[in-house]
Amino acid sequence: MENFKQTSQRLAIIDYLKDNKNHPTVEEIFKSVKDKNPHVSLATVYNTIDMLKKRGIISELTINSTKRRYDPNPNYHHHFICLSCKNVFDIEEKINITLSEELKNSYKIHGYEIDLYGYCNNCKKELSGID
Amino acid sequence: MENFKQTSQRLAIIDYLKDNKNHPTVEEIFKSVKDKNPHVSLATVYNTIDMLKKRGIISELTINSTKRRYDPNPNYHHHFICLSCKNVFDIEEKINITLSEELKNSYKIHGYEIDLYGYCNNCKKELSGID
DNA sequence: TTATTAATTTAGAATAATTCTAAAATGGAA
DNA sequence: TTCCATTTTAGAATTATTCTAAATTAATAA
Ligand SMILES: [Mn+2]
Ligand SMILES: [Mn+2]
Ligand SMILES: [Zn+2]
Ligand SMILES: [Zn+2]
Repeated sequence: MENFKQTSQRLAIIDYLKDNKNHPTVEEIFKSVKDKNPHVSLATVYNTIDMLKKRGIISELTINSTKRRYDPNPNYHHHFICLSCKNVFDIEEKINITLSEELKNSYKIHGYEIDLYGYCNNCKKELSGID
Repeated sequence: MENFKQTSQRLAIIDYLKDNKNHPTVEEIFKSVKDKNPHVSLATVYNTIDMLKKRGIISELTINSTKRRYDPNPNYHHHFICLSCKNVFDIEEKINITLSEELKNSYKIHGYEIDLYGYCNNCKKELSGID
């Protein structure tokens, strides 16, 4: 895979994704990008996502079962999903896990992904009634 | 939610799911159940899955982004996904994780799910060429 | 510059998983 | 048995995603 052509559509999509911490869906990417640059089609969003995925520039999350979410954060990280607002937060901090010898013998383990569930700071406040 | 009607279709689906460790897709459930009991429609598989899900008897996995997989294992557990054969294995063993104080302060964490990735025993062998 | 061309964009069609609908069937209470 | 709320069902509808093939264009070379 060589260098890619710099089209205005691609630059707009890449610009939207840059530093984006929202783990957006294709629909969200399309809406937002089209807003600034109406010369972007849904097909191009799909194509560009595909290209970025293949190059390892973004990764695909399967947290949501109806729509795929995309993650442009290049660092290895885990996620926290708020059970109330459903937002997905990056956990960049390293989380150590302890695996038994038996487990390490049964499988050749290359890596792991952790999803934490609970309530984010905002929803925590709402629940308690305190602000 | 009260007791449910015992129909032959439901019993067949529940029977197939009982102790099933394969995390089957709807398609897999439908094929297998229809085989023994042709009086089962795809719609009923969807309906029954829905009912079992609402009752907490099965849970939905989002490991695969194209098809949902279902898990009748009632114990809290994690998963190992083989990068080669794509099979999903239950890890019933407790995995401890270490979270920083800062993290515990930022979020009200209720639980976590870990997906381990690597090669299962079978695929490990194939890769090494030894059998 | 301008010409060339392979890569990209695009609208719309195709596909595939899931949900919906509304009519027919039936488990289980009375 | 009768009754009826619940369930089943086929097929239609919906939704996300992929495919197609024609039109456009970025990048390269003349
Ligand atoms: Mn992330
Ligand atoms: Mn499982
Ligand atoms: Zn929240
Ligand atoms: Zn394997």
